[in-house]
Formats: sequence, C-alpha cells, structure tokens
Amino acid sequence: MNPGSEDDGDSRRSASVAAPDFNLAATLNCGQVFHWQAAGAGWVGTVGDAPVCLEQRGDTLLVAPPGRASLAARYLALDHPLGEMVATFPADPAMRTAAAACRGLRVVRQPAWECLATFITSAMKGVPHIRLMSHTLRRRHGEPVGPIAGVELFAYPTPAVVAGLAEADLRAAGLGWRAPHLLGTARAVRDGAVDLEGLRGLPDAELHRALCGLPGVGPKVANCVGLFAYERLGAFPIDVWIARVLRERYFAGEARPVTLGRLRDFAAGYFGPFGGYAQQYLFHHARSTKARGRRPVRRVRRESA
DNA sequence: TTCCAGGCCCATG
DNA sequence: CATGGGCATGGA
Repeated sequence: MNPGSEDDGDSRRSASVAAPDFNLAATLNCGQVFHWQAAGAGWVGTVGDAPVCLEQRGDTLLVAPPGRASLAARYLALDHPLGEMVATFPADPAMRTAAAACRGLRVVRQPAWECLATFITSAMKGVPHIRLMSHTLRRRHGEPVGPIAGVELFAYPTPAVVAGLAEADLRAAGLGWRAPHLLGTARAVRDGAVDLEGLRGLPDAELHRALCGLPGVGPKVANCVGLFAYERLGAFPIDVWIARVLRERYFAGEARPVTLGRLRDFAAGYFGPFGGYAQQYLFHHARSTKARGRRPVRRVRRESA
C-alpha cells in the first residue's frame, strides 16, 4: 500500500483509521474468516462485495481505497471496547494466557450468508482447506469484484447462485459430503424458507434454533454463525480444539472424557457475557501454539523379538 | 501411510 | 435423551 501517493487509481491511496488495541493479522488468521490473503505488508479481501486492502502500522490501520475506511472499521469491530470485554473473562490460568497471547484479536462482523455458508463447509476440515474451498467457490461461482492491488477478487457466491448449482459442482469444489448441506441451505434461503436478515431481531435461543433447522447446521455451526455474523458475543462454539482445551484445562483428571453436553453447560455459565470472544482467544491460542512444534505422537515400533 | 480436521445426520438403545 | 457409525477431502 502506498498512502498519500499521487498516482493513478483510488485503490493506490489509503485512509488512516485509529486502531488501538488491535491485531489485524490475528484477527484475519484466527479461523473466524477464510478469504483474506496476505499481500505485501498487508492483506487483501472483500467486505461483502467491496474489495479492500488493509495494512496495520502500529496503532493505525490503513484502508484502501480510502472511501471504504468506515466500512472496514465496522467490519473489523474496531468499536468493540476490547479492554472492558477482556476484563469480563474468567481469571483462570488458561484464559489469562490465551487473552495475553491474543491481545488485539477482534471478532469481526461478517455478512450472514457468507459466514453461514463457509461454516457449513467447515465441518471436519482444517482451516487451510476451508480457505481453499472458500476461494474455489468464489473463483468459480462468485462475481469478480477486483482486482485490487494486483489481486483478483471475487464475492462469495450468492444463495441464489449456489442454489442453482448441481451437487456435483459443489463436490467438484472439494466439499465432499458437505455439498448437499450447503445446497439445501442455499435453497432454503433462496426460496424464503429462512430470512437471514430477518433473524437479526431474534433472541439468542430462537436464532440458534432457527439456524439449527438448516441442513448442515448443528449446535457448533449455529454458534459460530451467531458469534461471527449476528454479534451474539456470548455464543460459545465447541469444536474439537475447544473441546480438547476445556477437557485438558478445566476438567483434567476426570475418569472418563467429559461429554460434549457437559462442556456446553459449563462454558455457557463460566465464560461470561463475552464467552464467544473468550472462546476465540482459547481457540486461536491453542491452534497457534500447537501447530508449531506439533509432533505427531511417535508411533511405537513393534519389535518382533 | 496414517492421522487429523472449527460436525452433522441418522439409526439405535 | 445419549451414543456410535458414516461420511470426503487435503495437509501434515
């Protein structure tokens, strides 16, 4: 990015936004959103249909083109009072460590459909593959909205477009058995069986129930969508990583693995009004510390004598 | 090669 | 209501 440059094109200029207590890289890399690409010193991606370049310099966020500064600031939730929110987290060692390590990570405000669809595709997949599926769907079926900073960008394909695809198209994009789930949900949205914007006014429990009625959406995905798209900051998604963290750090020494239901009950009461934020910090910290130096448990070689 | 991944669906007790 | 098997794909 080249702030203040006079040469061609709006996308070469950028606006400066005050962004204290913010970590752009952690925010875009923590597994809540899957389409941002590192480019030079910053990142390129879309906010809805709008292509944007982002770059952090200390407590300043540079946004290009400059007219999208407020859009980006809202998307990145720079208005969340992060210090106050983190102060509500429980003060146990696991939480304190994660909160310190993830300082500045913000839960962004994602468009509902794109969030719902990507998390339907996320079941039993690693983050890199979720990214791959997102990019493949965008490239093959989304509207081109770039390029920006030399990078071709595509909007996430709309519900109507996805609904018009064949299951085979989605399988060809790497979705596997998630293909009918995404297709079914896209058709439910297109046909008006569910109104994603209309859900905004619902209380948490009703939103959760409505989302769980969609194909491919269970408690975990519904909590992700509630947290990442509907700003239900107390929603606490429990995936295999978080389940492991909870069992190891909060239920160590149980004779038998604590059931998922018990983990849910515990998390709902323990982590407080911003439990979703707490969860995201635990998740990102677990993933970023385990990915490094992760040594698959070494296979014991059986000796034959 | 094997294991694992931001789970959900459906069939059984 | 809890539990278990099945499910596609790609990265490590």
